[in-house]
Amino acid sequence: MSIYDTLNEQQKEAVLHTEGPLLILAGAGSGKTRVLTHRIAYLIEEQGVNPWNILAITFTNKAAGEMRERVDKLVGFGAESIWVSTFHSTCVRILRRHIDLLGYDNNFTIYDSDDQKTLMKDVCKLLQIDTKIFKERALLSTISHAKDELITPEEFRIRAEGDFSQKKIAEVYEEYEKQLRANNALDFDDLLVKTVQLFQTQADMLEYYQERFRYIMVDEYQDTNTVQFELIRLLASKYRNLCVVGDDDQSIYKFRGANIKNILNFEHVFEDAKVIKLEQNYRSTSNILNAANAVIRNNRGRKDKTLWTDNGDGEKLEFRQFDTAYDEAEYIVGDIREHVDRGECTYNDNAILYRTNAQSRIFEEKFVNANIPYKIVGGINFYARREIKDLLSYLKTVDNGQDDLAVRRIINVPKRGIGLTSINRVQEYAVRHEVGFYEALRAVDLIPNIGRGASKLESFVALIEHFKTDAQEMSISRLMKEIIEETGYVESLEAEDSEEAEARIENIDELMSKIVAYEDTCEEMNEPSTLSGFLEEVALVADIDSLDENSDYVVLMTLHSAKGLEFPHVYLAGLEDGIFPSYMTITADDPEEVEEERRLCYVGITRAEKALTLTCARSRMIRGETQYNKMSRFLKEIPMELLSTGAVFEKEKEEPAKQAAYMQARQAFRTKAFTAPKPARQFGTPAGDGPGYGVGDRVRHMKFGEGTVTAIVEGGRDYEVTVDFDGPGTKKMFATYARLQKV
DNA sequence: CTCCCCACTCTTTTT
DNA sequence: GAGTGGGGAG
Repeated sequence: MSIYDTLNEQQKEAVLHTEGPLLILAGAGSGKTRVLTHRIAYLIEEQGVNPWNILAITFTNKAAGEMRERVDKLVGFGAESIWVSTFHSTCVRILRRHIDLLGYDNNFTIYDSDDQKTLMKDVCKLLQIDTKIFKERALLSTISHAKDELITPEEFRIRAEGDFSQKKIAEVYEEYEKQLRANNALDFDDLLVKTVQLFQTQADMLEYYQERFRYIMVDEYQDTNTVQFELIRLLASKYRNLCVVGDDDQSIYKFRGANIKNILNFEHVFEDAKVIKLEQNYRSTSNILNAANAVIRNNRGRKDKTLWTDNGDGEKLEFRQFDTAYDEAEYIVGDIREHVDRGECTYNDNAILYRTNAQSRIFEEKFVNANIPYKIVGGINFYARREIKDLLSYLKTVDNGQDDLAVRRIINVPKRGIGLTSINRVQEYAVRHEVGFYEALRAVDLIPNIGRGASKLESFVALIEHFKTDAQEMSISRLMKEIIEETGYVESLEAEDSEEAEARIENIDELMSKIVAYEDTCEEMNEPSTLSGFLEEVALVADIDSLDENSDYVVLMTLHSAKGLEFPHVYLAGLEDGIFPSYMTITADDPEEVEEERRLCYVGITRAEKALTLTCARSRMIRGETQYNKMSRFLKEIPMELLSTGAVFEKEKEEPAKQAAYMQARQAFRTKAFTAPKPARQFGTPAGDGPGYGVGDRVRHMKFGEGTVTAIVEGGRDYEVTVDFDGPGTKKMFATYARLQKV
């Protein structure tokens, strides 16, 4: 019996079809990773394909790692020379070798979104753009979309003809590009764009990589955008052995430029493409699957398919509605604890999925209280933390002196008495003489009006130059230690003597061990460890990559991050109109936006293997405002008989006052929602029913303890409350933020 | 030059 | 509520 006998009919067909374009429409949990790994094995073992000629592109580094591991098990020998990586790392690997052909330096820096924003601020300042009208974030997102569509600044300008604000954006785009180039830096989108440009302009390069990658496989194909498609098309156009795997129902990255047409039109672009559908689901119970099918059925313009399974019905889906988001979190945390205590599962069998990162906070609070191990994926990336970015900026400055952003970030960190005036003088000089910021620094004695600042700048330059010499002969970890010591970075944190500073020092320790780990892997792989190499690895990691199946913790993440994962027990939290589907998509006039949310819901439901719990809250605090939301429209699309109706229609026992307030709020919501065409704050709390306490009442505050209310002033949509606290004295605060409780 | 306080803005999802 | 930028004092 061969390894291929374990596959079902369709899977086998996909594995055996090795030549020519192939589209595998793989529903959730239909074993597509299995197909891909077996296909690779088949290519190598049965077709005699050189592993070196295979390229497999996945969505995350984690997925790449898993695929490599699984291929390793199937293929005894040569698996390590298969190129398995994400789009971005693939491009970086290519660009590191050849980007000089496009006029960049090969040790370019990669800018993350923080860096992009800083750069954009500079650009706006330089062009005297009013950032009240043109928001940095909006500008960046427009530019990013342009890049996704392979629209150059020149082309953008031509298209903007006659439109004042578009023309303004074109100007920004041009300047932004200019500055990136001057800093020898690429943003995330550039990694793809420049690679495509490389292949478009250098025929021999394209030829080389076409020869190299004779067999190409792309996972999560539904989420590719135009640049990615173009890259694949170019690479595959010679041998045409392109196999893409995807599920149009799981396309959830339109906001990032994903072009669903890439999958819907695959057969038109590659006319002789073979199409195979995988519809048998091996992951979930039939109840879960039927719920997913029922929801996704409401979308139009999808490739028709229905998942089925012979896993049996399984448990019904639990549904619970709560008064507040706190109750919701408490229930879920308690439920997990119960299951684990009863020995039914371990913590890492459970995942909590939600729409926005902000929702994780309440859960975190409850998990800390309950002393249950948990892990939040997403939110602020480790490498985006201030102390980490500071230290990395030192490394970047040493590695690529043209990266002005990095230099300016650290020039006065830790404080060495270099102020804004000095920095501006240097900047002016740099601009006037068309040199980089660091270059200008080195010529500090030529800069006029710098006065006393000069000596400080000189010693900063001396410090960096010293590190540059060190870098020639030291390992990265040694250099990092040197930097920390010479700059007194940790020392200045220690001096702060705060809990926050302590946490930062811990993060720095963690960074050190990550550097050492990088050096170790390089040694294992017999590759030299380089500063550029480390920085690039750091730039491309996603938080999800750090997820570890062997640790026992409950996993919390957004629905987007959950794509491609599976868990025995999944909790979908915050199923409310206005949260999920989000307020933005409900009010947008494009119905496709809600469809994308529905696909997201489909992704969420299909993550569950055995049990699925759906929850929502009648009210929740969002950015300091209480919102009253209806239950999500997606919930209503799930057939009632699949739900455990347990507590759903049970009238919660509420105090009459609370009930009245809720009804009133709901009424307000209704009238507002249906009379105003586009109300600014559709879900906002009306300031009608008072804060629930009055002057003279005793109240309790989370931080300040107990006190007496001395005044309440109604202002706008909130109450300003003055409280004379027993301990810390008199404080003024807004009622919705303070969350005061009457005692 | 640095620190601190106040006011203002966040309103999605991410490689 | 949190994070940031501006303004003013020291």
